[in-house]
Amino acid sequence: MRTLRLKAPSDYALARDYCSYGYFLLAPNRWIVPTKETPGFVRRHFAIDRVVFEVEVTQPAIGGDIVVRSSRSLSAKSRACVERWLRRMLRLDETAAELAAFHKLDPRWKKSGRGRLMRSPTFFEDIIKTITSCNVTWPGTVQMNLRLCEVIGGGAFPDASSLVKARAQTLRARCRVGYRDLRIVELARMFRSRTIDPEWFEDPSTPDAAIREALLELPGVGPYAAANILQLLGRYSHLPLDTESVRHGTTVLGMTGTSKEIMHKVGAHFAPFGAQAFRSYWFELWEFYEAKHGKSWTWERDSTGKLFTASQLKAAAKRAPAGLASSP
DNA sequence: GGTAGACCTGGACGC
DNA sequence: GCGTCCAGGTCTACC
Repeated sequence: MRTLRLKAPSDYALARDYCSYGYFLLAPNRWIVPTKETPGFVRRHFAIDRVVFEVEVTQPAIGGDIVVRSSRSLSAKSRACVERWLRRMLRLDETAAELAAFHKLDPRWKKSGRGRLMRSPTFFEDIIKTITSCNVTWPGTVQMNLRLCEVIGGGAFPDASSLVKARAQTLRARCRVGYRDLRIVELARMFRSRTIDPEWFEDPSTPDAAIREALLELPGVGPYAAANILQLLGRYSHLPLDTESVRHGTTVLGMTGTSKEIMHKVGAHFAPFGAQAFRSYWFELWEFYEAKHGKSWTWERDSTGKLFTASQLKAAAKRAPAGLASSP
């Protein structure tokens, strides 16, 4: 079978809900922007048993089924894999009722329906993507993911087994991951040996604090990365505070002080949103980006998607009046 | 507990 | 076109 259909929540809108987090711009993900003739759709490669194939993901009508077309015929087992990956990536299991709870706490996003945050098909890919986003500007993250897919994954995102086998030197020289090489190999080894158990991290009954503590034990994962991985796991109480938080605090929220002080203030500013703090914070940032570059579903990976450099954002901030987003 | 410096890459800038 | 500076989060050593 080459086509499968996935049930989506009644309010699901592919363009809005997929183009909701920066990872949608990272390989092997590709968003094909809508034109007058065709609606936008997702294209990416997957690999099963080292066979790489391409899928195209569309949604003919808002709230309607997600339609997946594969470049190769899929067995029942492969179909189940692809369905599980896409349900995770698109957050298809997050219901309209769950989003309503978020909108009740922060009504600013009720009208647009914003709330779902795109993520990777697997926990492993989310962790590696987060590692590639640390201590590097956005175009560097874009490059690293592109090269990891091209050099190691044959077009798809490399799985733990491929990365365990990869030489650190190859990751550094050809994938340009720099000093992250050994950390990436070590993380892959931990996944393969089940030292990292994805089910435990994905289990809703595991407490946030236990997950955060376990994440901070991982190589290359500090407070920022841990908070980011927590949100990718659907746990929104922690903010991944970074230089972007400082820019947002100063230019949009009108805060003053040292970087450390502003990070603290930003954290305190969103604390009233409690378990939804990250989503309130994130959609403010996203609103700022969209004010500068247009709606996210019009962004091209190779043009707009590379504009998020520190200097570009600083320049954009100068053009933006403080108070773009309303306060909580 | 807090802080300084190293880690590596690529963009920005000056010449 | 080349050289230099700087941004970015984590980790380690040191006070």
